[in-house]
Amino acid sequence: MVNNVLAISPSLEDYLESIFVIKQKKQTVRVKDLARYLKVKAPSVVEVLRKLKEKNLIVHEYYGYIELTQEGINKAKALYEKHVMLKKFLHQILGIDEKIAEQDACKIEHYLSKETFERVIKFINFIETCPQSEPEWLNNFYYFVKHKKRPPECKAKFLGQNSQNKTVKLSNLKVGTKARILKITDTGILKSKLLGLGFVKGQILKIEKIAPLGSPIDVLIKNTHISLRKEEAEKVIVEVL
Amino acid sequence: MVNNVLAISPSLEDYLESIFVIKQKKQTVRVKDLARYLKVKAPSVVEVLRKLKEKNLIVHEYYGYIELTQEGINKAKALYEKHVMLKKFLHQILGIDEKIAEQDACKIEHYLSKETFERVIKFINFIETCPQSEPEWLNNFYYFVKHKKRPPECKAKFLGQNSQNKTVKLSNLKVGTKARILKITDTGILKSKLLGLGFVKGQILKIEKIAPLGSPIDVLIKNTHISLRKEEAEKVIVEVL
DNA sequence: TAATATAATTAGGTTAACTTAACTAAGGAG
DNA sequence: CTCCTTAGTTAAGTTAACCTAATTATATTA
Repeated sequence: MVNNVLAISPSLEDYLESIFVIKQKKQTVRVKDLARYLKVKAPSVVEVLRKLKEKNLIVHEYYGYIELTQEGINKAKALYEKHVMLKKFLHQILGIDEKIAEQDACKIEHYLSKETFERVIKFINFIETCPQSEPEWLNNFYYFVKHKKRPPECKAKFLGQNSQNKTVKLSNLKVGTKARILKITDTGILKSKLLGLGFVKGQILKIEKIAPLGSPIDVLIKNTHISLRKEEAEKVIVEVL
Repeated sequence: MVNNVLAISPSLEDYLESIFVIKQKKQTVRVKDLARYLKVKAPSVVEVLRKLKEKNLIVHEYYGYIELTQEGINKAKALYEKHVMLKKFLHQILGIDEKIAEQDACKIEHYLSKETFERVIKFINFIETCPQSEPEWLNNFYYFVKHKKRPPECKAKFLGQNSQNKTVKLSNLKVGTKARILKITDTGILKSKLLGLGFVKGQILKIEKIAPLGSPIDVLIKNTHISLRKEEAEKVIVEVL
């Protein structure tokens, strides 16, 4: 991947975003505003402004106001959006104190990949479109954070529902099936190899692919594809879900 | 807060962590190993080693192996743990591609506050101690990511369960009560003010405190405390949960 | 054991992001 | 209109984190 010519450093990103934010609050932006906002001295601001001007992100006349170009607005908006969303995720979902969420968002916005950022947005979206508005599990999480244990009603479910499903060897499942690991019928190296791969009791898995001759079997565990030989899959007893 | 004397820069953190990781793989660590691992040139490594030596984090004799001091081990372990956990969160929970999760974790580990990091750990822990192993909502999230909509069974619940609860004014709730917003019985400025504060239909809230005279009322919405006057709270119709 | 290859170091340079100190421009107040 | 304050700029310096080129130490092998 050719590195984006338009990419700017974290520091320049901060300046650009700050110009955008200040402008929303008080219409005009000056060197001193930026200096105060970013807690730096005026000459640092001036130097950065020269760089941003070179990159056609701002317009700034001698001793005058600072204005964003269209390109600058686009970039700044994107950065600000990133900032807002990350803060939202940290504060409103993970429940981090607002000030700290603000600080953290301010830092990591410069380093998160597009993929992760988009996934975070999806996560926020997933929660906000929840029919119950605030999903039960999230409240359970807050309870968990506060009391260091799950709420009592959160434990009960499991026991009742696990004996009505079929118990089979992992090797007998069809593609697409989800199952929960019950047991590994092997001691020794094979068992510890499987444990190392994440095949622990209670773990949910899904059969992704099975090669023509029934081996290897591609198993999805915790978002990771693992390839098992048939001999190995036979040692894993699962409950079909 | 006096800035921690023991704090080191992100770059130094990277070097320290890398020494730890390389040492686990091949017992001995040399300048060239670090240079290759971090994709920098040898003189850069040498310079950093001098700094780490000054801070008593490593021992390094002329042309010899690099060893961590006890202090260095502690620090490096903490950093590595942070790295591993963040990657786990991104990859195994948010479902980000492993390589990208690795890169992102590598960057943001230097910038996340202690609070947020600990909360992320709690989140992982919350999911891993779930009795169903892989909670249903998380699978719903993966479905949501893949198909851009919630799974069909995820919509049904809500409609059935919402009419059996009491419908009252927010101002009539007791401290500690949770409720879902049904309606705001006001148009005009007050309504838009409330909407701006997050009082939207479907939103869950909790009464945190009520002042002696019944006003103001401290309401918790999305982890944020909002103070409402009684007149305002009377305009909000909620369903008690 | 001397020759040679490889690894580590030193010396000196670059760039980004800051600083202080000194200077200049612009906008009132008297 | 001049003086003065405040804001902005320029010049020159610092530090961290990299680099290249040259030098020195260690290891390998003929």
